[in-house]
Amino acid sequence: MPRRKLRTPELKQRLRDAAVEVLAEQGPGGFTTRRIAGAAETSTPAVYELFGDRAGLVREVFFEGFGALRVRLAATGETGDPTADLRALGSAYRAFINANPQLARVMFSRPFSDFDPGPDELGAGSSVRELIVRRVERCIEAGAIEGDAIDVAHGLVALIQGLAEAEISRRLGTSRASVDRRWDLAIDAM
Amino acid sequence: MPRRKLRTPELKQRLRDAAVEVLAEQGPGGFTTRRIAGAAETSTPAVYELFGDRAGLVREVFFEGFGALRVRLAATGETGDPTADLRALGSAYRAFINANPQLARVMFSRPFSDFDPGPDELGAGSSVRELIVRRVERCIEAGAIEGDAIDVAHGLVALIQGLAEAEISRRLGTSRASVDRRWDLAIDAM
DNA sequence: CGCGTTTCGTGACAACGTCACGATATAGTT
DNA sequence: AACTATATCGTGACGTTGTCACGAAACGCG
Repeated sequence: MPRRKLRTPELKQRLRDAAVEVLAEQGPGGFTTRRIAGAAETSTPAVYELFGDRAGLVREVFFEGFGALRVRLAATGETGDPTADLRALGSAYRAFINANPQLARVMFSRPFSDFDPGPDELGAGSSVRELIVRRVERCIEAGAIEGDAIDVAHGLVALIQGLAEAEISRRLGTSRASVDRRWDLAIDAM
Repeated sequence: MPRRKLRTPELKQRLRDAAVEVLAEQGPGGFTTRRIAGAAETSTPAVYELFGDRAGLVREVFFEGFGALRVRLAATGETGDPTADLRALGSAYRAFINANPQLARVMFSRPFSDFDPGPDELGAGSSVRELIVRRVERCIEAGAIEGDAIDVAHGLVALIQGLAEAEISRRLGTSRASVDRRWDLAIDAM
């Protein structure tokens, strides 16, 4: 007897997509429930039924981002040269952050004061790091690196993260050449 | 003939201090013009006369933060051991970020969608980096490090930045011991 | 005591997150 | 075919934010 339900998982996905799109185009400032609901051709209460509150929507974008990053990193296959593979991972990481700067901000900074990733959300990041740990392990086995793989991966991720953040903020240099050089130098040093 | 002016540089400083305090205590979410004006015992229009808009106030906090950081770093004097001095700089940097996490977020992330540090604001960061560059140069002269001092400093700052960001987000590990170990390992590797 | 000028803060406006509640659509019943 | 019952929808409201126009207030001088 009721009317047909419109707030389905499909609408939820449409809202997710709209949220990612609005974020990429307008930045965190344009990330409003009204605008996103409008972009998905629905009303704001639908957002609240499907995601709880705005932070819930940000949370989904957060996970969406880590999913995409994991896919990109996994796409850099493994060759016979573990060191080159590890370096390729770093390049892919850098490329992802530069291609999706706003998304990266949601993942690694906290542009929204209401969404604060807690212990549950950290799992999203560690799934990505596991991928890196595996590549580091291969380098250790090949004798190219020494130390604990997890510790090394942490350091490497932190370095990449810091470099990427600096690059986005145009803090790493003005010319493309010097930015590239600093990336290479830092990664090599590590 | 007019009434006495209250919106003086003194009030401006009081607002700056109030802003820093409110930020530290309530985070970016509590950083509202009303609250800050109230904490400085004035009205919101005073904020707009003295700072233009909220972003202007954030901007001041941003500079305040870099000033404080520079003071802390300079406080670690130079001894006869350039390498130890450089390491001390890293420790001080880390300590500052941990002691003022919200302030650090304003300086290095972008928790406020309205304030986006442009070319002018980058000078604040480079004054801090110059201090680091000098220490790196001393290490190079002592033969402990090789390469271009500015490039090395950039890499070092990026690494420290990434580690600090990860530590604040509790991404670097759960126990104090492993966080410390990862800091030391990463810095040593560099 | 009043006047002119400068300065102040109250109150308004638009936009935001959020949700109560009346409007709407549908299947079954008569 | 009309009606009812009910699950579902979106309009409109509330409190809060950044921002600023404009009337109220304070002061030195006549």
